[in-house]
Amino acid sequence: MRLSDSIESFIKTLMNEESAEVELKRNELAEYFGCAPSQINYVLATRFSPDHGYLTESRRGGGGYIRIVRVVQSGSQRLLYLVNERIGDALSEEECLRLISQLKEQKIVSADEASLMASSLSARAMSVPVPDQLKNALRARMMKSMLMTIAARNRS
Amino acid sequence: MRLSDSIESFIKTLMNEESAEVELKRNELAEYFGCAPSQINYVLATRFSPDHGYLTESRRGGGGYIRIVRVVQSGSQRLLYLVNERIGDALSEEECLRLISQLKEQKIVSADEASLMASSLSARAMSVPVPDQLKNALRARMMKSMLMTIAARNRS
DNA sequence: CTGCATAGGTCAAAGAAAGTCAGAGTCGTC
DNA sequence: GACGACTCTGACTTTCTTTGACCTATGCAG
Repeated sequence: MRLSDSIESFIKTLMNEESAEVELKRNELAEYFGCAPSQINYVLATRFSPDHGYLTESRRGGGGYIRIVRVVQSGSQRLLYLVNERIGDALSEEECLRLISQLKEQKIVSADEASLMASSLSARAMSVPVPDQLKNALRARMMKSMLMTIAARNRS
Repeated sequence: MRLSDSIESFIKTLMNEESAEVELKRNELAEYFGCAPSQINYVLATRFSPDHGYLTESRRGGGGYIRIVRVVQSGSQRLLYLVNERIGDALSEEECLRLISQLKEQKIVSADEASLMASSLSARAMSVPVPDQLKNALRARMMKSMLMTIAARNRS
């Protein structure tokens, strides 16, 4: 069995005891598995990425930690996951607006949230000197990031 | 648990018993927590800064003290201040997070909105090949754009 | 006024964790 | 056996915390 696989299932076991959330110490976990601490990062990157339906957050320094949150569920959230798949590497402002208004219509986000999202992606917000191509790449990433956050919250 | 966190919550407990103000002796507090007095300054700097919604004032010498005041501002005042004065041309992710979490604490935005904002500005969302300087310029514009949207809807 | 005791302020350096990345190792496939 | 994809490691970096040595301000006694 692959080390990464062991670490992956270990973490998932920790999580499956209710609560879609774990907090762990990178160094302790590495010690437990007798591997380099950076191995943990590898597992996080390859098995607990947003595309896999997880969000991670961490802190360095004394008392640091890594927190992993499971986001994707069965049911309607699957839809978001699909949307997540559908958004490619770039998204124009128009496409963003269309997506956002769909989300609003489906009552996945409130009207206030929709306008907040739209304003963060607007041309006005993005008026910095970078090529349009890059702006659209940025929009795609921002959308994905926000959708993941919404999915994380709707989990219940 | 981190020492700094303990000291932070200790101070906040002192304050939350009514009165948005607390006066303390640096040396006594340090003694109580068994740490270096300068540790108190560290806590003040990292958890009770103006960005966190606090002002501090102090006096040295005999009978010296440190006073911490929680700043109370109306939502629209706070938003205007942020857009017009606090946020300049650039804003790091850390600064964004700090401001957002303060808006949440002051109930100017909901927890859901706060996480939405944070995710749109996150490093993950911004992982496109542009210099950090530009990313921070973008963050500043995005923040302003979102704050204006919030300000607009709050007028009702 | 001078000097000492009392308090708080500053800053650099050490300590504690986590992050990054290039390169070495493994394994399956052709 | 060569290639490519996936794993794993270690050296180096970055961030956050804690401490200690030294500095500055205030009040009071003589």
